[in-house]
Amino acid sequence: MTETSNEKTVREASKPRIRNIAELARMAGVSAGTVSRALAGKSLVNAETRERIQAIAREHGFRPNQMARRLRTQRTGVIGVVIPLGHERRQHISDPFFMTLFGHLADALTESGHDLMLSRVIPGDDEWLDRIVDSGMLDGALVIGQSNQMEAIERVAERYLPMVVWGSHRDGQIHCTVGTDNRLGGRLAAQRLLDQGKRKLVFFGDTGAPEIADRLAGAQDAVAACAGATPLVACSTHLSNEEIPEQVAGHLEQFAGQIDGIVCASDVIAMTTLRLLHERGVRVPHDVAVTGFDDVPIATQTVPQLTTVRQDIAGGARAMVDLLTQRIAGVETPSTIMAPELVVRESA
Amino acid sequence: MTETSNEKTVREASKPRIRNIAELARMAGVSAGTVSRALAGKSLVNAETRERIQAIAREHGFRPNQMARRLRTQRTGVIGVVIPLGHERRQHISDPFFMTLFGHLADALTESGHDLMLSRVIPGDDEWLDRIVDSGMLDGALVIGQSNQMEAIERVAERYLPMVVWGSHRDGQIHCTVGTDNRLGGRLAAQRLLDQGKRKLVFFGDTGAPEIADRLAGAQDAVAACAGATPLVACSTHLSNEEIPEQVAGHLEQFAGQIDGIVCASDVIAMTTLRLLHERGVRVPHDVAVTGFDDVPIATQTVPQLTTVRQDIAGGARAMVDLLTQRIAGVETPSTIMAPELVVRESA
DNA sequence: ATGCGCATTGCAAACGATTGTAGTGGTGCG
DNA sequence: CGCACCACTACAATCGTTTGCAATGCGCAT
Repeated sequence: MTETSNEKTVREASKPRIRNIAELARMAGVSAGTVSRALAGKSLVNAETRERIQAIAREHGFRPNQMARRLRTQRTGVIGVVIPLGHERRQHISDPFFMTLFGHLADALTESGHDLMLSRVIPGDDEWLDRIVDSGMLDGALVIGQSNQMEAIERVAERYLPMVVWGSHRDGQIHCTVGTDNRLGGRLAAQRLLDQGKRKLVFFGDTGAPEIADRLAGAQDAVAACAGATPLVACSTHLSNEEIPEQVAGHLEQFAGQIDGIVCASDVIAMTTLRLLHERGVRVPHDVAVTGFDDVPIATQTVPQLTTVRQDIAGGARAMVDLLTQRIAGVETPSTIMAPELVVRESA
Repeated sequence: MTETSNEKTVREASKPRIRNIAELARMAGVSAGTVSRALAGKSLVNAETRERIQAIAREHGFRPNQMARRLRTQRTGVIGVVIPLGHERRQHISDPFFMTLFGHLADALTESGHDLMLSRVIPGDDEWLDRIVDSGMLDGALVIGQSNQMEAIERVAERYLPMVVWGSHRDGQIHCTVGTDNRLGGRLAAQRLLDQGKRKLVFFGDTGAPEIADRLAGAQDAVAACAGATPLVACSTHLSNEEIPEQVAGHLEQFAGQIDGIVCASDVIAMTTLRLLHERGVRVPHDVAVTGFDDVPIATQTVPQLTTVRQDIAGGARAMVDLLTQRIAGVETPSTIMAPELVVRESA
């Protein structure tokens, strides 16, 4: 105890905290400008003085104030990652897809030397995104998911270049997106079920989000092209963890015995569907086959393992950061659409 | 097309972008100081002028530069959330527990008017945390998990008050933690298995992290206190999504037929264990019972549903933010240890 | 000896807000 | 009528860096 406080005292005495560059400059007997250059490792300053200054800084644990630096240089090195919670307040909090994408974004940004500032917003008015990009804190923004906020995003994109959005690309759209060809993905999923001889399909998902609507459309394409298949019915299923079970249960109740294939809009929905089917004694895929969407890590750990449509999340994250970097440099990049891939496992 | 560009031109002409407070001041015919006060909604400025200034700002979409504001006021409103990836490079990227905690932290911080800056760091040297807290960008730091970085955290805590860590509290420890009584939690899990008549238990988890080590110790306590129970064997199982399946598979191979209960250090490990047992035709919980830890949302969606030890993640997140707020205000808060709770479902 | 170039370093002006203090005009009261 | 007071606003210092430009000193060629 005594030892500890002695140690601390010594430490504090021998290394009084340096408050700013000017103080360090005085200690080193040079001017502030020189210190700044020395700490930045510039070659304009004598190697010997530079060493001396860096040594003092290191010894006292001094690091230049980032706020001042950023104010002066007019760049923050911070990228905002925005998660709009348009229709689902708690949707993304534990949604594996968004979190996986988020993790990869964090990786890619770290690698490119950026800091990541998270904004989870519930769009109240139509200015939520304006507030974020105009905060003067960000070099650029990455928006995860369009939710039902297409207009707000589009309006900001008209005047704010350094922004990239995960989601769907519509014709004539101004904002730059990275995303999967959801329509094709939906088609692949439904086609797999049809190929397995299933003819009475339903779709579980919330078509309020454009991505999901596309997946439904794709599934409908496939079903419509198949002679003998019952028209695809869409069952609204929200993406919140609390609501999925009851909603899916409701759908299963409603269609009990009348369906043999389910296209789920996400792996999470599919996972719950698998469990509820199991509890009802329905065999998967024999009685009812199930497909997911995303191919998140847990898709391999379900019982039975999930057949799903894979999105290249890591690749998408890298693409978003690449495009954003270009846009920060002033280049008006086009959207990127990635090809989905059917991953066949056990559930269909 | 033409229309669009016309619109844009008009827009830009009618609303030339205001660069700073001084410019707005000139437009309003007042001084910069008045504008600052008006925008801050202070009562010192005439209600009418304030209205006028705010109207101009709104019309031009002007928002004061945050960097300058923060430099001047010496507070950033930004809290750093730090995820040290000590032993597992990709551990947390999609780990449901960490992501759930992270989501709740984001909620709590947003609610208290803070921004959230994420740092995922792979501790290379012993200064990684110093760099973050000394960056001059943060009002405080929340560290998610101690990993194997106890010393680095402890050293920073000696001199940096506004930091709260999720993890274990050891006697004499300086840094403030919020966490669950992991030892008790481990005991609860093992006791449940013993109560169900299981006697040959193993533990799956990576005891390199203090939290996990505590869970193991608790489980051992329970087993040791039970006459007729085989001593608990710990099987190292890392927390990375890629490694879990093969490692668990290896353990199951090794102990095939010799065990009747598995204490898993996390729900994710448990989920994989359930699947692999299912694939081997082992009935859960009849042949082998399984417990998880955390009670993340997906624990209710496994087949069979997971019996697990619940941590109050949302409550923990709130506690972390509360404590941090106090520490920012200069109060030296003690650690908080939350009680775990056994949640009985189907797997044990 | 003078002047030139080079390597360093110092000086001071930004960056864009906040805020204590001083100054202005108008009003009320003695 | 004058003075104090009030409500409001302007002024200017300040936060801590970065960076263009000027200044210094030194060596070397003329």
